[in-house]
Amino acid sequence: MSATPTEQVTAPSRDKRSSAKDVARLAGVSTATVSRVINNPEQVDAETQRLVREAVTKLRYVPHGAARALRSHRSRMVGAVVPSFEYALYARTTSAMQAVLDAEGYSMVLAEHHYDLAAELRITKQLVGHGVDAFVFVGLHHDPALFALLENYGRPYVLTWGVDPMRQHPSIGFDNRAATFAMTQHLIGLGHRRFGLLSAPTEGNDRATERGAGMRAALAQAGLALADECVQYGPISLAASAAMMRKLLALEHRPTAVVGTNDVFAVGGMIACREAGVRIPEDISITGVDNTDLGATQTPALTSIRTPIVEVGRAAAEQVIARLEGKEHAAFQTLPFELVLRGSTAEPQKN
Amino acid sequence: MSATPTEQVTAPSRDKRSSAKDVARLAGVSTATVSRVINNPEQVDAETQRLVREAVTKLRYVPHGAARALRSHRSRMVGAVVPSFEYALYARTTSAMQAVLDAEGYSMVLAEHHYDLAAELRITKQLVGHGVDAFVFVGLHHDPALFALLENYGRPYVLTWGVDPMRQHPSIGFDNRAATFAMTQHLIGLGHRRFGLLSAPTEGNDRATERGAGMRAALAQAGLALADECVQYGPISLAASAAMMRKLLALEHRPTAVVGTNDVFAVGGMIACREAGVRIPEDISITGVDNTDLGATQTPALTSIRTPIVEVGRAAAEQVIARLEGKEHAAFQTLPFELVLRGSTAEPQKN
DNA sequence: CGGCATTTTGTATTCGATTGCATGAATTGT
DNA sequence: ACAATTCATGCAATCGAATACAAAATGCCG
Repeated sequence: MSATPTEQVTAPSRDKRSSAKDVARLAGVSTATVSRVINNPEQVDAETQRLVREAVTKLRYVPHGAARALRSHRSRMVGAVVPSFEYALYARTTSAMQAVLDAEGYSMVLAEHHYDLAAELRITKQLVGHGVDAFVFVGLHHDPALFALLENYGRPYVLTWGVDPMRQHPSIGFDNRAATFAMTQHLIGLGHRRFGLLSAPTEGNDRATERGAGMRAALAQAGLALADECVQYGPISLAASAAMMRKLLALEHRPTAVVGTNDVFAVGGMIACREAGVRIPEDISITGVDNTDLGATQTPALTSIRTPIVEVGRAAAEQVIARLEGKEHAAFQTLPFELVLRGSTAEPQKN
Repeated sequence: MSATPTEQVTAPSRDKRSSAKDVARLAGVSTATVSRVINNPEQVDAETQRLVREAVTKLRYVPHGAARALRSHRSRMVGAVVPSFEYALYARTTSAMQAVLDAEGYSMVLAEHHYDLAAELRITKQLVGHGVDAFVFVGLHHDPALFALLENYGRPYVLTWGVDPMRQHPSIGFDNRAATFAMTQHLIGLGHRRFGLLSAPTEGNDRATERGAGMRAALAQAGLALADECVQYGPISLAASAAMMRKLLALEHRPTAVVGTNDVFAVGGMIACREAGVRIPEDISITGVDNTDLGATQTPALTSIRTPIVEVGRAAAEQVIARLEGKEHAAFQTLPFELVLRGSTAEPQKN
């Protein structure tokens, strides 16, 4: 191939692909037999199978997915609809999902909606149209029309990163509230009395909502409260959470312990402290959730909560596969979390 | 007396979905017109369009993707086949891709192959079977059978994160070799003479190969060489790269500057230094590639190379869409990179 | 060897939307 | 006002594989 001056390309001629008919002709059988060799080999004579398989290999035959999906009403595609790829957490979960799906001969279709429930619905509709068999979503809270759509089209789905307390929707996750509850209790135990919270907007994000609630519950139990000015909401980004932390640092009565609803918020907070010369953990303790590399490699290392990142992905994939194949499977799974105590937390300094 | 045989319980209707026929009936037109309203609205009378659109909304009609793909030979799905979701870099690139694809009404199918070219081929074959229209791959080096497959089935594709010097395969990326060349020159300029390299295995990974080559070229130009014992290969993970760095630290004649082929290697190296009480940058300078948050938030912050993460994804999506739609589009694009100098590099200490 | 059960294979229909071709309606030109 | 053109729409064939049903081949038994 010679490089043309403009170096442009157009689509190559499509569809030299061979069909079941071609295979049938070469093997001297009918297309029905070809189909059976692929889908129900036990119904076909061993010698005939050999002939067909040979033809398949020789012609590099790959069954036409669309035709197959059209006729059989199944596409072997599973959709994963997540808020964002950029947060490492979801990347790792979907990675685990894909491994399971791939091993079972399914493909994964991945899409992100940037924390916009309307976009989530729109994207899911599109995927349903593409014939995606089943879905995995993040979080418990979604547009009611989403569930209507899935019900309407008979598509199994699983919600992840939370377990539906009403037991209405199949779901796999851990107890978000209990996690921050435990973390806050730990901080109270260290002697902290004035707290701050760096959170994602709770609108349409039940993980953030629950995590905030867990913190408030622990404080209430200890007779403490979370002052309004000590709560900052913002998007999941280091820059945003650093800005949020700056506001907390500017308060007259500054918190001595700040909880981030995930590691990104916590690390953003750490950045703001460094810039302001506020020492961690001497002047302020900071905690995150998810126990990501980002937090673990900070100086000091971030105290966080190990969430079942990989386990959730694997379990979600297993559940949808089981349901697609008509097998029984637990619809609700609560997986464990674990506090990971590191250098970003300590007793508050007396002064 | 009619003996009713075993009572047939109608299975929970899996597919209550409405078809073009239902829409046509409700709107009082033919299915052909329904199809035209969706695909070529300019051919249909405005009033008829309104009727059809109304029926579509009322019936919650979503066109059947498989049927559509079967007949029209286009599925409007683009496959992104990446080494791993877990490295933040690919997550961000695919995120940018999906944004463009979504805006143009395409869906993205994402799959990972864990740096295994055979798995890459297998997965791609499966996706071709599912009717995926076009592909985006990472890296220039792939199984020849992959290109044969794509050619055979007439599927446009783009390679990313490198630009094919032979101009054989459409590709979008930056000059990996030039990037580490520039970085190494910078380190030489600071006064470093003994270098270390933390790299991904070069097998099937041309990015790693090129980045190593760029470093060696810069050294050669300055009359320096990279000692064999100063080069460590391993998987992309903090634990692995920390172990690799420990080997470098154990050398009798320890390097004063260590280049990581990406930020994960560099940060892993930083971790090992911290553990060993080796000061950065006083005792050793460390650099990465990709300028991720992970590196930028370390103490000291990592010197790195800003690579066109988002731009590559966007450009790749734009190219495959253009080619699918028969438009002309530049097949080769070299995007710029930029050195980002921070606290992890300094002049070597005289002693 | 006939008869019946079982295995193997083929024939023909079907899935749902797209599209070439044909038809009838509306518009234009002269 | 009528032919020529354009526009809007419907009819019916089609994409490629799966599958119900029918038919043929085989096996087994007494």
